[in-house]
Amino acid sequence: MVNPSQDAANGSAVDQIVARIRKLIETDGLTVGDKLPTERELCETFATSRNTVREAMRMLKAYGIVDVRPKVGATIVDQRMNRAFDIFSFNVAEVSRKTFDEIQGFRELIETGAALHIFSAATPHDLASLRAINQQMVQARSVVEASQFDLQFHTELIALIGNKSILDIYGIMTPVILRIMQRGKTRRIIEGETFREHEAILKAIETSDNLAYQYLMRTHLRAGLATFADEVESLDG
Amino acid sequence: MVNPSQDAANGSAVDQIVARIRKLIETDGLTVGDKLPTERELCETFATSRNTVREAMRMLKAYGIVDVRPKVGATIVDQRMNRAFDIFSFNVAEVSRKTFDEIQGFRELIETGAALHIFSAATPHDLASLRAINQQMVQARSVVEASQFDLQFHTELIALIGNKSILDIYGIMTPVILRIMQRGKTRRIIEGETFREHEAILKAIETSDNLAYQYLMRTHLRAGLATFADEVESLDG
DNA sequence: GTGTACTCATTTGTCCAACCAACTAGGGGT
DNA sequence: ACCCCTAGTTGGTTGGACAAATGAGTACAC
Repeated sequence: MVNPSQDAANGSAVDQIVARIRKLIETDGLTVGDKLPTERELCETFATSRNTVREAMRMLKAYGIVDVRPKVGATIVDQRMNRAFDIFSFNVAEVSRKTFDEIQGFRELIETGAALHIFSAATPHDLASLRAINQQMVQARSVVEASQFDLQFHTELIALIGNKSILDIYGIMTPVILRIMQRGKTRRIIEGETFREHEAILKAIETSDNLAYQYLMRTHLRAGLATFADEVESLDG
Repeated sequence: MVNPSQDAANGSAVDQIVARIRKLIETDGLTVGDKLPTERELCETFATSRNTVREAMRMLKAYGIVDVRPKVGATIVDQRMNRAFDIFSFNVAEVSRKTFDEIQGFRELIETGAALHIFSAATPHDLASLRAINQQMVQARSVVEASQFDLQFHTELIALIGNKSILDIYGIMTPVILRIMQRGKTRRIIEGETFREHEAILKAIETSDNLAYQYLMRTHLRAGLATFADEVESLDG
């Protein structure tokens, strides 16, 4: 289910066409900006009906692989990031407690575990930049705005690891993380707790104090968790 | 482009149907596990053709909102997380040194950072299972087979964390990790190094020896890295 | 020669009708 | 009461049709 290759093995004609179009893109060396054959040409090439091809194109479109414009055709793009982004912001009116725990658990592993990487990578300039973001957060007028700076703080911290894969994953999770932040952090941000915690974390980085950093970061992330739990309970009661 | 609501404003009939189905789910209070009306019913409800409904269903399927089973119907699910990560598993053709570093760096953060979670979650049964996998690995005939057991060992370790998102991410990375393993670990597995390292890690888990666990796991992962580097150099030279 | 307006083939979007294969439920026979 | 079989339902696929908008080529006016 997780592995897309299973889709091909699925035997569903549409999934097979999706796979064959992907292979076509690969073998023909098509890249971003190139145009795909027309739907009718694809029908002929793959000996299938146009509806099947169209459903396959819908999949590729949903995946952000192609951008199809009416009366013009399909061009290859790479909007996968945006699409993954879309999917998360799709219908998440409710962030389940389970989702919250998973995301925060993941963040805790990454952000506390990355201590040594961050210590060795952080320059004075980086620290100044992080402090500036922290300042902007506390000066933000709305919770939404403040949450964005909060997330930016953590994202730039992660960027210091220098691992693009991890940064990508953070990018995907952005909508959910933002929602989580906006939900429970109203009072914390206003009262300056988040600001002070960020400052303490920065100080730990400056002094390369691993123990302090890990403790502060963990506490920081779990503080949000506690607030979230309160919110949920207050909604329940 | 990023905002899904634009799809609805797009005017495309399919996108409108997608939006209306989402609204239907919301107003009817449908949740995960519930069944959607049949395609033909949706045609009638929305006064549209079946192809349009089907293309809309393809979108919802691609987004991980519904799971459609032939001859049965569409049930509501929430696999958005999986789907979002799926999208990135599209082009994993080449494993560059950079990709390798990033993946292994990610694994190091997760697998060493998860020590305490693993200690508290691991039961004797889990440990026995892991030992069995390790045995199967060393008895495997081919490198491919051995790599699969090697990955299974690590995956089951990660499963002990109890964080489905992380497990999903591992699922996505599976092809790349396997490629990495198959590439550089031939001699290591045959010589039993990997087996012994796994055993040592299990012993550290049994005794809840955090320091030993983290050291052994880090060394284990970086050993693979060194082998990979050798392979690359030998290919270059 | 140049620029404009027009025509027309092309392409995607949508719809319709039909058939297939598999699953489900219910009836009929034992 | 149990089993088998049949008919209806459902998603999967096909082929064909028309509408609307685009873009390219052409004819015409100046």
